[in-house]
Amino acid sequence: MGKAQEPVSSVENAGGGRAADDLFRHYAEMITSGVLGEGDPLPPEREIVETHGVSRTVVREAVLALANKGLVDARPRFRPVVRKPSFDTAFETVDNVVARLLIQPGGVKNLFDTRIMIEAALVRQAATDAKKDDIAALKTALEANKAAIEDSELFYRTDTGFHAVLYQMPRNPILPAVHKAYTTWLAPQWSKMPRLPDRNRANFEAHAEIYQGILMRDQDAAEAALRAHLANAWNQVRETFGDI
Amino acid sequence: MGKAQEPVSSVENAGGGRAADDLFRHYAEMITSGVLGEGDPLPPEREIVETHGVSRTVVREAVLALANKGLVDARPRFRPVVRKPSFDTAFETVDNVVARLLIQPGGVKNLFDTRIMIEAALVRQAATDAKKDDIAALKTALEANKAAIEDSELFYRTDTGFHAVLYQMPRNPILPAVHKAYTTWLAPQWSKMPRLPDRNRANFEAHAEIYQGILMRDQDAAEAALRAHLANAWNQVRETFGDI
DNA sequence: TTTGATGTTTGGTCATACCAAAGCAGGTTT
DNA sequence: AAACCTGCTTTGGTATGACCAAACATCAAA
Repeated sequence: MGKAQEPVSSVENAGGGRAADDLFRHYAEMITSGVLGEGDPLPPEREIVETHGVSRTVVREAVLALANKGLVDARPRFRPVVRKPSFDTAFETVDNVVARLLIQPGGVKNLFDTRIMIEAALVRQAATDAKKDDIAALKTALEANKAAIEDSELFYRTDTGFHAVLYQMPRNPILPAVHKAYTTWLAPQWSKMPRLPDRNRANFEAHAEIYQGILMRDQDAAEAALRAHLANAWNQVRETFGDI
Repeated sequence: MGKAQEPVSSVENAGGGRAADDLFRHYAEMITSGVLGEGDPLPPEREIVETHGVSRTVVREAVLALANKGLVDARPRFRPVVRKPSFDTAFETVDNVVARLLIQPGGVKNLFDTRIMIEAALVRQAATDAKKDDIAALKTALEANKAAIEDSELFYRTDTGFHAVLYQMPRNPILPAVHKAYTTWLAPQWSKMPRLPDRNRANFEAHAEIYQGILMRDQDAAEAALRAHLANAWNQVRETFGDI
């Protein structure tokens, strides 16, 4: 074959985009439309080269893009497999950008404010909608939290666990993913803070108050307790890091 | 120089990862830490080849990854420039994954439910915190909405505009980005629905009710109006698309 | 000073080659 | 027959080298 440059690609090239982009869109479409389902492997790179009439460079860049966007899972020497879509992976793929946004002035505060807003909404909802099982799960988490007051490491995990229950209650898969994102992105601040049994005890008391509000079906009380709890947490952050 | 395979890279290779990944992390770190600021161009590919002792293949894959993750903006024949980080770009980069999640059963419903939760929280907050300017902005948006009742196309935009004001009021840059994400991802359903002046009028009335609740500093009324409004919107979606 | 021709830079693509590890097939040992 | 080597094949990762087209820089001509 000649040198190059004749647009041999069989993929849509109308957009005038780069060949790699077109190939990316081609497979992204195959995946989104379900032609390629979860767990299905992509064809070998050399096969795509033939079927699409492009160089391996282009194929690799396209596959790379699919992997970077979280559509496929590419491990060395294995065919890339279509990834199970989840909101968790969605948050993972933006980790780098978010990291940049958080180091900016007010970045962490902005994120934390949305957390307050969402958790306030969650506890209000819990106060009206919580089923018996939900209350039980919350109580279990609360008791685990209480038992961990002397062990700051364990307390941190049970603390997270208590809040996690709130995110699970609406049974909306988006919410636990949001919670995971919060804990991941706010961890740098949170984990570096001094943790003492006294602090733990105060936080446990706050959790208990939230639980009580939900148990009593008192939306306003539950929300107030939660806002006080998170506002206090933020103050602790500010004491440790100053204005960020 | 010999054939290949001696790990010449000056970037950290300790992780055992691929050279391209290491290079990606290298520049991602430079960007996140601010060594490379917004608008700064990356070195030419051929220069990176020399400074890091890797092939251009590797360099290209790394740069590709940076572009895919939204860290740099790469246009053909231009040096990639460090992109201004924003929550909007964060949402854009997950567009493909989210598209897959939304076509799944209950996907749109889950997303819409979170929207209800957030907007309910927003109007409650607005009812207590809204400043004079905020109220004015909301009123302006409401009047524009009213004036567009006969023009369904324009009504859709002013409708979105009214809700947008709610997201702007807390002055948290994350929230408008969230709103934009909602409108983008829910647009396929929303834009295909039959739009009639009668429907528009009903929606306007709902907006007016929300506005009134905020104006009267009545959290519960504002929230109730909003929930009724969005629940009604969802019913319209279901009438059009059935169970999705 | 403006305009134009020209060589240079730079990202995009192609082609080829080699490596290392994973998979596979067939034969050997126990 | 089951477990264990052994060597060939597959497949992604990397390295080179080359060429194109558009953007850019430079400098001579008008």
